[in-house]
Amino acid sequence: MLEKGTADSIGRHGNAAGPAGRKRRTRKMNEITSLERRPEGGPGPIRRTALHDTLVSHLRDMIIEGDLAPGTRLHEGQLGEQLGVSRTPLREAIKYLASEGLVELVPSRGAVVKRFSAKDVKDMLTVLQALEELAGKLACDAASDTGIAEVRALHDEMVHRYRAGDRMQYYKLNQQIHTAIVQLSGNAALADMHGVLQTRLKRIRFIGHEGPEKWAAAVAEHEEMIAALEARDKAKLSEVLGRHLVNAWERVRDSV
Amino acid sequence: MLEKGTADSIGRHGNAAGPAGRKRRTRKMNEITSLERRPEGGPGPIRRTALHDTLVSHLRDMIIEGDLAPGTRLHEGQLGEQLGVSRTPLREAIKYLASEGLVELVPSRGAVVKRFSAKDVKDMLTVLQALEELAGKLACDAASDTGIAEVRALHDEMVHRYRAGDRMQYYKLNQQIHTAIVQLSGNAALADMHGVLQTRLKRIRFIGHEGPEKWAAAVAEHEEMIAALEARDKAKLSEVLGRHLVNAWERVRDSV
DNA sequence: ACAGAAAATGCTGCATACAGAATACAAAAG
DNA sequence: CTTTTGTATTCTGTATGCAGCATTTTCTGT
Repeated sequence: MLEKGTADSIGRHGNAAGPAGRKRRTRKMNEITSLERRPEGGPGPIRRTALHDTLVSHLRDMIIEGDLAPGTRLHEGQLGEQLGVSRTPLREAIKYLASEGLVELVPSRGAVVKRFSAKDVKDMLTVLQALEELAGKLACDAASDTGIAEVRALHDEMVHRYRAGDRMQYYKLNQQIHTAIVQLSGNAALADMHGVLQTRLKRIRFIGHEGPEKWAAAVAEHEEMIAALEARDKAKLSEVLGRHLVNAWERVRDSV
Repeated sequence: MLEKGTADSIGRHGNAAGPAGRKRRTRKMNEITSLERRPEGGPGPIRRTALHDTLVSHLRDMIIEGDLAPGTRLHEGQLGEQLGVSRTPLREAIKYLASEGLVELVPSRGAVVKRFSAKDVKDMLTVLQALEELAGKLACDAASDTGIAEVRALHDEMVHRYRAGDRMQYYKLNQQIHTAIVQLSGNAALADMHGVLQTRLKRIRFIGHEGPEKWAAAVAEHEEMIAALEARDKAKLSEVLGRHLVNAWERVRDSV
């Protein structure tokens, strides 16, 4: 990007002509203020993330973290300027998020951040419960020992954060563990559906800060979970995951 | 706009002069060949469907019905011309479908229709099974009598089509019934997830034409389903729905 | 002073223009 | 004849321009 703008301005557009000339683009071009095109973290060919992906996850984060509150209208011009991109890719990202269920498209008046009622949340948790119960059963059969060990590692780390009282890291590891267990099932469709719901719920969980007792209970449930997984005890794991989510509702119900 | 193109061509691009000049736009503008902006069928204010929605469902259909085979690259220019829309809304629709999982975005080279392996299909059916079992349980509690009656009506109609040997209508009613039962559960998130999977599987089912015996078996299962629903027998309905999908795999496994 | 109409404003929706990446093609070297 | 490298073409990615719809503001008549 860097010099592109310059190169651009040099030899182009006999057009010109623009009476008074078109105001020279003060544009920040691909400045992508806070948007990094991160250089791939995992295996595979080093390929820069496309702007689309970057925008999508950035907007997602803004919604989850409350920068864009439910009901907020996504103003294309303003938001685009703020992020340093033009309306076109921004609109594409918004459409993507709409399909994901995070925003709602209103004809002739753009997109608004979707607002979830308490019932919506409860319903999502109900489905999430069914999915995780299934994942638990499948994972006990399909998971590799190393896969299980990795989840155990995440769990230990999480407990560590819990003892340290680091809510944010705890929260993130918590999500990672659930996601990891679903991954262990080896069922891509299941992982997809789980991911969508997990994302929609992230905002809620992000807010809901349960008290010490409830928090402790959640950690205890996680202990059971890991134990059941290591024992490859289908019934037990499924049961604990289910119970965990029933309790999750208790923990967040006041937040919504 | 009409003449804008002309105005455009006049004073621009010393550039080039493109020898032979750019071929004059034969564009059909908003002709929207086969794409109707239909004037709303149901209740509520008469509001024309946005082009976005139209494009999305049109593309979906093209994929489901095989006009766009798995692995096919979605050529923006060509496809846009074919449909009579410019690339911008088309790209937005494609992004939407990508989020829905019907197409895959490949950086710098556009979108291709996603190809599902046999395992993918089996995995999807596994999840679908879990979701429908849940839906069955919920529906027995939540459904209204009229709601159940409507499903019964669909079912009777379907049996009618079955006897007439009308596969296409049978297929459509079949899908509608499953969707309707999920709706009866009153759980929007569940309906969402179910819808996504149902859509992804539509292409497969569209192809899979089982023989007479299997077809008969499927109808028999539907009979059981409706009976269980009318009796509001949670366990039974859930069980039948689950069995129905296990068998569904048998019916389509050779098609994938 | 107030209701309603008309004009003005702002924003979305769609189209088009431009630049860079990927691929296909062709010529040259081995 | 095969491989390689340079070049042309094609297509995607992004920006910009234009028109219509929504909404708000300002007039005008009672």
